[in-house]
Amino acid sequence: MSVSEKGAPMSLKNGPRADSRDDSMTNQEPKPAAGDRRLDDFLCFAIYSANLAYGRAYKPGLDELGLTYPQWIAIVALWEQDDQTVSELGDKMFLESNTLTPILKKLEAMGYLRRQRDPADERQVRVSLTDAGRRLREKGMHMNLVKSSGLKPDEFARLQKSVVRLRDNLIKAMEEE
Amino acid sequence: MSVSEKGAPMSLKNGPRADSRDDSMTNQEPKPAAGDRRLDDFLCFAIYSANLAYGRAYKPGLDELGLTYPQWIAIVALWEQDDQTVSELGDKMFLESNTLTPILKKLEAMGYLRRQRDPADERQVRVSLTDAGRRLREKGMHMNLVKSSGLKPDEFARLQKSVVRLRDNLIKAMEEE
DNA sequence: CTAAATTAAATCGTATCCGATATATTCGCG
DNA sequence: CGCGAATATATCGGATACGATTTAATTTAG
Repeated sequence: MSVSEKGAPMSLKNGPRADSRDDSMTNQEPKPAAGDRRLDDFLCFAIYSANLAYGRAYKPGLDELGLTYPQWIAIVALWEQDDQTVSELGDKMFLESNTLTPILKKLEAMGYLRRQRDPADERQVRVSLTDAGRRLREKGMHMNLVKSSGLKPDEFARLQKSVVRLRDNLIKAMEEE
Repeated sequence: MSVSEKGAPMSLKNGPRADSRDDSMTNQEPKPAAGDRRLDDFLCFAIYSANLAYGRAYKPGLDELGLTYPQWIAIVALWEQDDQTVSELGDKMFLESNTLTPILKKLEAMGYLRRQRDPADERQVRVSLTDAGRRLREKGMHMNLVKSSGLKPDEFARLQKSVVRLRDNLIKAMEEE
């Protein structure tokens, strides 16, 4: 079985004219010599395209909530811990203020959170959910936002951990220049 | 060991004030009842943040090539098979013409590819690499674009396949409404 | 104690993504 | 043949990401 599953849909609409040539080499890093690998053999592309797919799978549910994906993540992160600074929230969401500030301003305009300078350190802005924000989180909690991943619980859990490990390793490698 | 690895860096700069509360429930789907899960327990968020991390890890190498990530993917996809239509390329990249067209126009302006209407069907635009585009692909091939994932080949390969399966399942589930 | 360095947000410009729509070409059916 | 439906790109507006810069507040050095 090649990397791209037998009859799996590979695209938005039509399967990609499956020209599966057999290759046992499925990973990129363990063998850095050859560069002529297929797109699906790049882990980075698998992640990239899975992210696109997740975004599309979530869209209908998020539309019901009237939120975008990053907006929803921000609500969830604030539900976990309220009254965070922009930086703290950014640490959890892997975003910085240049991206986060506009998102938070929009959520504030929607009435789901409050932004206020910390009196103890006026450089910081503390963000906290409003009652409406908490109600929204509750609503999303009881909705089934996700389509089925189709993976068995076992594989699902392993995948979850591996992706987190991958992410953290990439970031650690970057921090070490 | 909790989902978020022991000392793993969880953010761009500082670890997120690790408040790891112990939870054995690491996956989202197998138990759709409870909605009060932590951000790291969402597979969608793991993918989302891993994608951000990959983008940052690739940035330095791609800067050397003078390309963005989607631009690079397009070059790789055309290297695999030249003279594709915009739709075919979109099938492989999981993008549609609204996103792809501007990217292709830019690459054309850079001199890395040609875009021309198919004489047999003027609706279609066929895209093919120029010599400069092929040279660029060769250059990227010999560069080490990726930092280390830090995963063992075994886990790396499994992860690769699982992510592809996840992506294809999500898309298939959407196609079935 | 104050000027320089540091830090936290915000702003700005560029490049994706994506839904909705527009335009052009081809197909299908009477 | 002819015209409405379907198809392939392209365009446009809104919402992220992100590097670079700016502004304001705090900390640190001398």
